[in-house]
Amino acid sequence: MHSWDDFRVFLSVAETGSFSASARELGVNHSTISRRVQSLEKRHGVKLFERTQKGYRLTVAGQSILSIVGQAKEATNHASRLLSGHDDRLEGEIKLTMPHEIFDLFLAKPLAAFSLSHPKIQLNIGVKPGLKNIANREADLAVRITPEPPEYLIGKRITYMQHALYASPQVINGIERGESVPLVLWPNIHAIPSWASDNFGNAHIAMYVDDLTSMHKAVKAGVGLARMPCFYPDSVICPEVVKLDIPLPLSDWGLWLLNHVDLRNSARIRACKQIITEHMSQYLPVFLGNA
Amino acid sequence: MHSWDDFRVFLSVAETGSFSASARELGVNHSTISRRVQSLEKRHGVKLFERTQKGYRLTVAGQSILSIVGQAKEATNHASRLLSGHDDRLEGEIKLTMPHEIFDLFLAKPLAAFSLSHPKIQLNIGVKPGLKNIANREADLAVRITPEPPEYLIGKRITYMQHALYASPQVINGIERGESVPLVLWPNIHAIPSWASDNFGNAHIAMYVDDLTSMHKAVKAGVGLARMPCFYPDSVICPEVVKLDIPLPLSDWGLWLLNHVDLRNSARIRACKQIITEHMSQYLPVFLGNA
DNA sequence: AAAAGGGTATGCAAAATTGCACAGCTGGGA
DNA sequence: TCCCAGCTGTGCAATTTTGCATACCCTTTT
Repeated sequence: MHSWDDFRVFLSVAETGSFSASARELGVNHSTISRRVQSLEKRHGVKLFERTQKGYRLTVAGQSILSIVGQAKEATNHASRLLSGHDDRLEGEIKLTMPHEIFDLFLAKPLAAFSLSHPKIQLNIGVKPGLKNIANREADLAVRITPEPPEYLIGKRITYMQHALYASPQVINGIERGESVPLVLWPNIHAIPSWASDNFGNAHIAMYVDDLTSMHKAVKAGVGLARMPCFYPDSVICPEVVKLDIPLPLSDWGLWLLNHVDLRNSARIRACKQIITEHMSQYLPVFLGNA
Repeated sequence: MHSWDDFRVFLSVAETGSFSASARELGVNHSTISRRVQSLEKRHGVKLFERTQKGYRLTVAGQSILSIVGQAKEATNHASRLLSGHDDRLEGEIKLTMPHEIFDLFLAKPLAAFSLSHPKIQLNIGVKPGLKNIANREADLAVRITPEPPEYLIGKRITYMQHALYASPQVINGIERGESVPLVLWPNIHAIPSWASDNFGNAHIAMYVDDLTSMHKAVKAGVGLARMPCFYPDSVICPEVVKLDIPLPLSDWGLWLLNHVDLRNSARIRACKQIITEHMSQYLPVFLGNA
């Protein structure tokens, strides 16, 4: 009776590249994976993986079914989402993902209260970068900072986001003395951005940072000037990070609350969405830079 | 770890209409089915089936995933066939289906010999009417009497088939005396066929039969005249069934040996195909009416 | 009206699957 | 070179799943 699940194991091994990693992904012991693959191979009289120096590699037979089994995974994921979308109990797990700044500043408290008032709901919050795949149900609900969400997700823009320029008093002094402006940027921006060249005669890139909190810390430490969404520096009281009085155009990026279409009717997810919407709406001025 | 297989159980119940029938289809006890469905329902917080007077009926949630899970079934079936197609062992099961006349007259002996010489191959022969679904692997190999096989099957036409008219001596006497010709036909033929109206002035339908052996028995019993493929009456020595000396055009129906494309490289199936081809080729004159 | 034949749910024992512990292997780094 | 970390395969014990037996329900038939 394991015929479909054996394919699931196969796919997991193929995707992760090792029995052990697959075992972690599926939440079972690695010996189970080993035996399931053996059984699948034995039943069909075919080797699926070849052992190489680094993990496993697919044989021809394995390759021939990889995409097919991927379709099966799509289908079962879809079915699973559809079923969960009909769940009208305030029970079960909710997987949330959001930038950790949003959680720390705005949602930690209300979500704690939500958790207390719904003891049968288990919140599972992921704030690590690597985007959760909502289609795979790695997350049920996502708060994201993005210009436009992917079209298979539904949800709403909680607010647009105002950006501003921030620097430490020392850096501002330097700028006023006409020194070249040291910039703190997000990675992979290789040219001087227009918000810098339009407002300053001279600027150079001092540092790249890939995290908002760390960018704030860098500015606070005096590394240089950065363009940040207002909500973070304006919420974290900190005399070393000063907002410059240079208005920037409103960004088309926004704060979105997203979930998969299939899950829209799930009671627990609607409840959680409402809490998030409710509490975030208090902070609209912060996001629009009017705090 | 039962997530994919639970969907398999769901689909089987939905298709068969009852837990018990599903249990028979999947080869497990019905209590297993009951518990699997319960677990799927509980895990997603949704009822999938509603009890009615006759078996189960799908709920809205159940309907919403039915076709999706069907896609998963397609995919896993496909994968399973592809894997079996790579099997180069002369071991395992071969599911054969063919009209019982073909088995009884021509293939019982050679297949028995094949079975003896390959003790690790288990032959599973289905001669019951209801067509086996090769896509679902209800059959690996099929001998069929058909004008043109479905395009997802590969195989070859072993031979065309000559038909002729047969009747008992008494019926022939009656015809010669100018009596109306009693016809024995396949079901759902409501008009007098041209092979009758072209050759006889007067004919009427005496009986419908849906099986070749039974049609032969009916002719033997003197019910009337029938058009049959020559191979059967010409192989079964029987003085009460006489072939009329009226030539009919060669039918475009033929005897086909078919299998699914995905299985074309399976060693055991190739071996079995060869035996069948080899032995059937001895009987070409019988099929062409020249015995 | 009762019995028979079809279905499902559940306690309990049997069987199958799983996890654990250990052994053996390989590659990378001190 | 040796050690360490991480991986896989396997015997054995523990857990989970299954089958069996039974109870029960409903419909149809006698």
